[in-house]
Amino acid sequence: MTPDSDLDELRRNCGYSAIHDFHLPVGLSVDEMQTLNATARDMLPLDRGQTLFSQGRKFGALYVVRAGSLKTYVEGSEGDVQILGFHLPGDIMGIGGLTNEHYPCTAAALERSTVCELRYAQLQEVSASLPALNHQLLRVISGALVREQSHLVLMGKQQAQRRLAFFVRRMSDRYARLSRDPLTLSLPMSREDIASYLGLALETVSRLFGKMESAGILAVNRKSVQILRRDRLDELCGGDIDMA
Amino acid sequence: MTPDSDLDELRRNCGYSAIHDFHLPVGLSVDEMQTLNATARDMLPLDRGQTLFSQGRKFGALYVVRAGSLKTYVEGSEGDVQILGFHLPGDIMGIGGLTNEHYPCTAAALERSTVCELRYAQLQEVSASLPALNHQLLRVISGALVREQSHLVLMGKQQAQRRLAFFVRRMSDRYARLSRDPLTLSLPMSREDIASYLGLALETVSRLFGKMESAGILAVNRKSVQILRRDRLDELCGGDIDMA
DNA sequence: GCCGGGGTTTGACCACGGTCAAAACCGCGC
DNA sequence: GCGCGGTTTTGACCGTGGTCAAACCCCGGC
Repeated sequence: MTPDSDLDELRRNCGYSAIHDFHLPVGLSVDEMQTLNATARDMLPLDRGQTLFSQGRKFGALYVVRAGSLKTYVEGSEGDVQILGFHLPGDIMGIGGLTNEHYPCTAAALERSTVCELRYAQLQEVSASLPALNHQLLRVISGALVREQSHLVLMGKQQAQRRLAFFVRRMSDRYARLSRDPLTLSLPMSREDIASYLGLALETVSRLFGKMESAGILAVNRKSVQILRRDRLDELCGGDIDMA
Repeated sequence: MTPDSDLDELRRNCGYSAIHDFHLPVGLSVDEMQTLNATARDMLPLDRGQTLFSQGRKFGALYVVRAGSLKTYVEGSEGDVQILGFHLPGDIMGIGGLTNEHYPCTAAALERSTVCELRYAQLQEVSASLPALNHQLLRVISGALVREQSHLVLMGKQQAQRRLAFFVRRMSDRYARLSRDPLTLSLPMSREDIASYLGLALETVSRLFGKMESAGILAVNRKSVQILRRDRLDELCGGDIDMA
């Protein structure tokens, strides 16, 4: 087996994906990668609406999105829902469960999706012998924290319109990093999900999409959103609060 | 030197404080503690208003509050400020800087305070030989993330009054964990800070304090807040969203 | 094709909380 | 003590965005 075929093998592999999909950009040798792969497990695809883990359940593993997309949310005692985030390929999920051994939120698929599972017990063993991995894990979690804070700024005192503009822009940026066309978004979540995520009413989201469409900034058709004037979108976002 | 005197020495020491003040509750031997202490450095007290680190500056260390209190915030390009959090003794600060080598926010003292510094480079060395420490670090950061998300739920679609009630209750709980009287709060931050933290106008915060006072729930006098009816405070918070 | 239902859009109305302004309060220095 | 400046409180008004409700649209099933 040549080193090249080793690499090919890794590329098809979930552990490699977890590391490589730009969220754990760490210099590990092929050997180390193979060790890590032992901890990763591909999972069956999830259908739309299926949950990956749910609020309160015992923590056991982290998950990396491989294809499709998911949402995470918490449910209040009166059935009220707050969307915490949307997760695209390469995103890591379940980090919140580390603290107290229980997942603090639920993760559900927005469309048919596949994820891979990194059992934490195994991850811990492996990382004991891979100091670089440990550092990268810290960096990833810290990054999630910073993104959360940045979202908090948005929810603080920003106008509804600006919130939506930021949302679209951030999705566009994430598309870019996935080498997808950053001007042609397909948003698999409902208006209600978007509204909850942004702290707005779903009608407001709908109205604002309409407004941005008549302004010639977007072309909106249900789940599909085209960005026609990126410059004017940036204007709407205004002086950036964005640090993530 | 007896083991006891070792422990006493540690107790006076900053590294010990960092670990022990209930945020890194890890089973480390006395030896290991001493190793860790080498990385911790006490710092000069900060005066009210002084900054510990500021947004955009190069990341170098984590900090643990020893006495007093601080706030963290981000500043937008137009001078608008968003408070991210308030930090009491035992709290760890600067985690956000791990991701991209720069602090994403500013930390400033709300009153005369002391902190200790954990230089990250040294912390990394030490943790390479202390796997338990590594795990605890992850747990601490994960905890910060969960708290951030919980705050996000509050900012999502909760009534102004409920936000303030939650704020007071959470402060009370933190007091309890510090073995302070949880019914007698002294809030060193300004109304404006509280308002920004909760996504409200400072007038609204003032009005709501007044309202809760006439309702007989609180006794408010500038920075000092007495909780008279904890039960009714909990009522205001309603079905708990709180998971942190 | 037709019907049914969930998601989405649009409209009319209204309330919560924001904004602007002034007064009151408090601490602090002289 | 007195007066000043910053913070907090209180008041009056108003606007953004939430709520309620109806129409609409698109997709799937029969």
